[in-house]
Amino acid sequence: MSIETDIRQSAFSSPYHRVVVNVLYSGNWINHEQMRILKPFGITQQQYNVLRILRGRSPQPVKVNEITERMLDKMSNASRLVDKLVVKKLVVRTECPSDRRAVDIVITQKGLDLLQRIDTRQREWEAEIHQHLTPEEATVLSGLLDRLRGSE
Amino acid sequence: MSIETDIRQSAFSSPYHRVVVNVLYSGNWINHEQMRILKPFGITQQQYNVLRILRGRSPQPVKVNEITERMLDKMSNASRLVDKLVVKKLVVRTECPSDRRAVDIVITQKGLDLLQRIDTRQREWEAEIHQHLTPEEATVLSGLLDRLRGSE
DNA sequence: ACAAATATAATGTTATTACATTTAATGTAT
DNA sequence: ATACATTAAATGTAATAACATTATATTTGT
Repeated sequence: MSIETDIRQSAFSSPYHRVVVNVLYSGNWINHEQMRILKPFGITQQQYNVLRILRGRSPQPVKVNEITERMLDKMSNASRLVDKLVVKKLVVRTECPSDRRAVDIVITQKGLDLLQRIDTRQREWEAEIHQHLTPEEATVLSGLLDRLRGSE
Repeated sequence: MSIETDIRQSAFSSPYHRVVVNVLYSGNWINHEQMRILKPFGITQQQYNVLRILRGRSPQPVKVNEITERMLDKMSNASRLVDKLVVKKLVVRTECPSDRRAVDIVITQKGLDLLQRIDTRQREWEAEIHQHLTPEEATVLSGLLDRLRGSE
């Protein structure tokens, strides 16, 4: 369905208005798809995002404030997200030896295993997108999104 | 900043992975921009979205379930959003005469006035996007987003 | 006509978000 | 050295979102 059909809007005032609504709508769409995929694994998108950041550095630790900086949604409370992950034993939290204010977070083997299982499912979902867009189109789309936001 | 710089990710595993993250990130970006714009006017994005739907039909009423169907985020609780708008006297709620289950919502003059003031501010913000994308690029971007979601 | 199914909106509940404040540690200037 | 500013993380909070349930009205099948 085109965006017009989805939200039953017959027309937009300009291509700019249409694209702004479409980016919002498409972001929500991916959000919901991701929630649907992650739900059976018992973690939220934000928690998943944190785990991926930690895996990228594993087995090195990442500090809470660096997690915040790298989150898609910077407003998320990384401290409380880490709480949830610690309870699930997907990460461990240790005081940083060189700076006692800071806290080092490391993903556990259990966390890595979980991510690997999710990866499989994610790739299946991504494969559906392959049927809709060529790699070149995906690249063009990313580039236009960067430009929309004022990237160079 | 490109998406890589923004979230400090040096590389993505594929153009598809990159575009999925980028749509999420760009959706969040617009969300925050919209919040920033709407905050001085004392309404949230979801409330703004409801008001716009109501204006599109004004002075005809719109039923609560039709509002839900046309929201960008279908999970929002239209009933409670309308509550907030009623308190602010931006809409009125009247029982539908032909179906006593349903409720007719109409935007008030105060609501229309508020939207008009917001429109001015929105156009200023949209004008910044004009500097980043041509109308043709905006159209291509919208079309690619529709295709990403599997639209025809 | 009447019971069951469906439709519509409102409400209850729990978790999360957005934002402000607090606590504690480190850095810096005098 | 010591006061002041800054940084890092945690915590408090009010509002909102996600989802389930309820209450009431209408439609449908027999």
